[in-house]
Amino acid sequence: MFRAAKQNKIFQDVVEQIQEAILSRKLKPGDVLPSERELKDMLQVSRGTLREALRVLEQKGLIHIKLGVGGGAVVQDASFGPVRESLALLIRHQKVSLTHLAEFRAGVEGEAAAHAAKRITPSEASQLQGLITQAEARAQQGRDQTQAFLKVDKDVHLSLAAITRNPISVFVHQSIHDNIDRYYERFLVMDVEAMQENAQDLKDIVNAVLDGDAEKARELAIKHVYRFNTYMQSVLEKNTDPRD
Amino acid sequence: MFRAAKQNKIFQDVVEQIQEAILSRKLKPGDVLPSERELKDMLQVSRGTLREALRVLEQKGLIHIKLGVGGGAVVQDASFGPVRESLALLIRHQKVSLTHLAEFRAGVEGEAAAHAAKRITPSEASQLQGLITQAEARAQQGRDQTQAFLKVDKDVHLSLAAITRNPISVFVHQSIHDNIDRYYERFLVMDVEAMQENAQDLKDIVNAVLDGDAEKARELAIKHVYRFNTYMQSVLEKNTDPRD
DNA sequence: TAAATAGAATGGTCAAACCATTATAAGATA
DNA sequence: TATCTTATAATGGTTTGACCATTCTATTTA
Repeated sequence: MFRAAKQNKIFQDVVEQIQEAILSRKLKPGDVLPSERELKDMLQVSRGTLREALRVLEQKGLIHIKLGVGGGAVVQDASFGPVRESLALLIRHQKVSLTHLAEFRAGVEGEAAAHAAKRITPSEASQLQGLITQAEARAQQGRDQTQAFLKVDKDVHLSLAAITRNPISVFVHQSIHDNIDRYYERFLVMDVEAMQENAQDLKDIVNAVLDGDAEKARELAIKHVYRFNTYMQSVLEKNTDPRD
Repeated sequence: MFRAAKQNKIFQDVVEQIQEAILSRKLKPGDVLPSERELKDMLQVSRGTLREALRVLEQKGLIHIKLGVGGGAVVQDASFGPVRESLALLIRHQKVSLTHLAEFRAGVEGEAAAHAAKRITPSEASQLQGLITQAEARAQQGRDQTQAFLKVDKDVHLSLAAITRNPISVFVHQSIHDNIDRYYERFLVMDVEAMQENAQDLKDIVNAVLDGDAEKARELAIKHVYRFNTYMQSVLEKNTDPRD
């Protein structure tokens, strides 16, 4: 019937007071809080308790603590850092499979490609075409260029996300590809045909985007993600190290 | 040429050591770490420094601290809490708009609907149909049932995510809908026609899923998300409180 | 047998001191 | 005068030791 009457932990109360000041814009990004020794007197807590509160706020991405004279807790602008980190922790902790990631990517990247087709600017278009040229070059150079090819592949996807101008798409793409990297980067090698097939996929997607054909871009992006995943699965099965 | 030789801050080193032990499963969910007084001796740091590290790990959602005898830092199972909280902070900072969220939802929920169409079981099918019946009932009961209707709407989307059996889809849906709730729940009222239109959308999506028609399910889900967002935007504009 | 109580382990808080880092001002040097 | 060096002081980082608050457990008591 009733909720807890109060927060018994003092440091939580301090966290809430400072967080509320930041979110209500009484403290703006760039502002520096008073020094710990002043703050502890204002809040009437010990320095240790205050510091525990500051650590929590730092972890939330709300402040950044600077050393030395004129240092102190600087209010941060909101950023995607904490979301990305906690997302990465979840993925790592749950040992999500590559296929799960691929299914999720298909939806996100398909929609991103569709929006990119509607929003792309001429300068972005030429940048994308440059990436495609690079991808084709890497694909022809053979298996040692696998890492370089994957890097370009990643850049194409991240560029498409950026073109949507949707910050959620951008950060989700970054998170996904960071985690994909962790899976592959150590040992994967692609053969030339696979790289060329993938380069062709990317070229088709980009062409649909340049044509402004949102539905075709979506469809091709989705198929590309699944094809890439299928190929990777088959490679991983061959390479499976029994020690893992 | 060189990177920083070491982490100068001791508490960060402690955070990393414990986090590594948890992520590598040397410490499993439910395990209790030694008491602070023992840990500080093992790590050769002061209790204050150790507590700052524990506060960071708690904020990351990796441990939960229990009071009293037999208490201590208990290793947590991975949870959505930190992602939700940091996403909510971003939204409150207005770095992310509802339209951004809607664009993202469209991709994720479209793909989820498509997979659900291929994977749904008979018992899940009847559960979904039950939800649709509820939605239609709420929609006819008028504006006071807006909250109840939105609840059912949310349940339909979360059910579709669950049917995919993809843990990423499930947690992303939960995160998104929690944050949408926080936006709306205080003041939103939908009129009867809008609710009925939405109920019809849901019914059409579910029917496509039951028919096993993945592409149609995807298309309908995407359109539903955008329609819902457009409606919400128009309502929010009317209701805009100048004091905000 | 069950309720009340005492004890001990553990997290929460406080206080005072000292170390490490860094911007700024004072001084030295060309 | 202009620039480099050095000293100073402000500030976060760390340590120590004490005491308070909470909670489980065993003992006592009704």
